[in-house]
Amino acid sequence: MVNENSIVQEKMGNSKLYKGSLNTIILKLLDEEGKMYGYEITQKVKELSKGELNITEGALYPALHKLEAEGLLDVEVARVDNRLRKYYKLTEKGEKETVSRLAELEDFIRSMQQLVNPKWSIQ
Amino acid sequence: MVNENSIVQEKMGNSKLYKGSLNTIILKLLDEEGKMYGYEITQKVKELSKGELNITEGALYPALHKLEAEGLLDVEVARVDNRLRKYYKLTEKGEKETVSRLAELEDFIRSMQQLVNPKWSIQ
DNA sequence: CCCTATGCATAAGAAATTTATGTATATTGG
DNA sequence: CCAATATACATAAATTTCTTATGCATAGGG
Repeated sequence: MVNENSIVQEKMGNSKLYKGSLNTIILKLLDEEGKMYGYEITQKVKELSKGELNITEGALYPALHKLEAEGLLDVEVARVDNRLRKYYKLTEKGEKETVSRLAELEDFIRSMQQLVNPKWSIQ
Repeated sequence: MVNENSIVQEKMGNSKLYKGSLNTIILKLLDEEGKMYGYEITQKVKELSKGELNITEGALYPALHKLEAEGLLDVEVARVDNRLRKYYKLTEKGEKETVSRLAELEDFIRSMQQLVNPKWSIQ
């Protein structure tokens, strides 16, 4: 069907998630929260980033499945209000991986700081 | 053929360039240096990042061509020691774009900082 | 009832990069 | 002199990661 509004797009405050950062975000959130389900992660990211980062489901669910397949996450299915939830939590391997991913992110940011030489710096 | 060394891989200090950051790096370096040629960029990035970031030629050259096609870069061919060099520099449009790309990078890093809540913070 | 929110999932396509080549000249060590 | 390495460009195929577009299902509000 045709768009009936003249307001074609309201694609607000968009992500610009640098590719590769999603896994690190997932791992770190699970590290903090203990366990979370997919939808909860999307909401938490939106909230913490003040709407700046928007994780799409098409990116999130495959990422979760992959992390699980790699043995970094465990799943536990629950039914709440007759709706399905899949709670994910870090395995031991996942906890170790989280540490190294965060270190990698920090290295990346430090490197970018060297290259891009901005007004800000990491303390 | 079979690998004759027991030293299978020496894939050192690897890139882990978060996808999407390459263009910003190129633009910022050109902004600082005035003009650079491709090979020079790879060496400069390696040097500034202390070997952390390794720009591959397969990524760099297409990126340069695309930035040129978008009108962000100008090229100037030179011959030095009988070898070809293509010097790139920012157009006016490229200079403006550089500013917004850097702002975007800063936003990203701030968002990651909110999410990943590390020991370090941006000042 | 219909729309939004909650909650999962997958498929097709796009974008950015890696890996693998290819060409050519210059320099250095043995 | 020759082989390996460095300099300097380029492109194609494959891969990774993400967006966009769907699809299914339940709950709640107006």
